[in-house]
Amino acid sequence: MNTVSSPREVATAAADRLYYSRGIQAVSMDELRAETGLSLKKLYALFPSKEAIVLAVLHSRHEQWSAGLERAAATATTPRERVLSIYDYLLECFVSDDYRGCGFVNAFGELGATVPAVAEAARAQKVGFQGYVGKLVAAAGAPAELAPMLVLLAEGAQTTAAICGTPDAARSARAAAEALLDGARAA
Amino acid sequence: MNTVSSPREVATAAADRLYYSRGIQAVSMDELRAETGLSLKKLYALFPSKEAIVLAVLHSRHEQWSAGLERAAATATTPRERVLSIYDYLLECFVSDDYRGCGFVNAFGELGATVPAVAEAARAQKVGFQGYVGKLVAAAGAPAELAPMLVLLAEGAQTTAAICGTPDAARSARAAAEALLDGARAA
DNA sequence: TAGCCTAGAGAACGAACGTTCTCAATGCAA
DNA sequence: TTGCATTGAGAACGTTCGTTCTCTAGGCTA
Repeated sequence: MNTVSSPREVATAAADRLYYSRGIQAVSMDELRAETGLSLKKLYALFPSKEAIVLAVLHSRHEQWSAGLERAAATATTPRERVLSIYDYLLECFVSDDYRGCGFVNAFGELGATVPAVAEAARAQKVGFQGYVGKLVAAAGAPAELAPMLVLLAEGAQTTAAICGTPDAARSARAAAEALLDGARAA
Repeated sequence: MNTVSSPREVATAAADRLYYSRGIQAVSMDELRAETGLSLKKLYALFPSKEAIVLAVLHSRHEQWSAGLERAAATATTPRERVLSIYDYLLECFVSDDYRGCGFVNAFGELGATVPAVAEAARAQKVGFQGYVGKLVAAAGAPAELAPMLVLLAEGAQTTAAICGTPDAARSARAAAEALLDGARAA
């Protein structure tokens, strides 16, 4: 682990913060320069264009999301709890008062139709999450059809928590997931 | 019912089409002028600003969403089917090959942090939908805690269908809703 | 026909953006 | 010290956008 971040990491982290909180097109390169302390010349030496910065942000966000999920899963002791840890991690995210929903959904809505690489990055993150949930569901011995349902609960919770401004959706999602797991076991 | 649309309706409908398919900031006033055939002067006589057009679009989209839900519910014969008609309506939406997710979620992600009125319009639509689902759930004699869960399924299905490009999410959401309704009945 | 009001088409304006360029300051090799 | 390559700060450029303004054509009244 490197405690000193490279300029590229500094720029990516700052861009992530700015883009996520205000929207991508609302943040100019000049603002990113001011936030990072890097010169424009340096920024354009690190990245060929703003689009490349956006893609780097989405890439790092994908990694943080996966790491957060696995960190939450690591605290669980049973396969069933590992499935439910997804919603514990969501709750963690939601309680932040500047939570603004899934960054991939936001980027897709803003740029997905204009910048194909953004749409593809969002798709990749969703497919990755679906695969992760599928693995947890299989490990818990639950039927495979349950996985896409649990995914929908998590996706819906993110937009609902963001727009309504409350973390309640995480609890509803968790309770629904429990009910679905129990129902599948009973059947 | 008026078969001849007012210029305001023409502008709102065209803006809705353009904004939804490409993103709001990606569509200039000049493109809206070209699409509608109205002059810029006329557009600015109808609306004081682009922001006002965006809000009019969201308002009309809210009405279309509610009308679509009620139209789907009208074909159902039992209270339970009326609940599930939500996901039939979603499937209707998803099969359109230019489906791009919930317009309110997209607008919120793009402009919610910059334009408070957009965030409020999105919140109002979500709250309205939650109330609608709550009424259907109550009419079906199901426990009230089910409503927010069914909402999450619908919200998640919209983003998933948009980003992954398939309408499958509607079927998963419907199946999950059925399982939750059945589980609640059994309890 | 004469005068006036409306409205359409698009030029114009000021601001903001992404990107590039200038230029001076710096560090380093010999 | 001299010369050169690198770099930082920010001015500059070309484009695009939202919005306003100009100018002209056309229709209505008398």
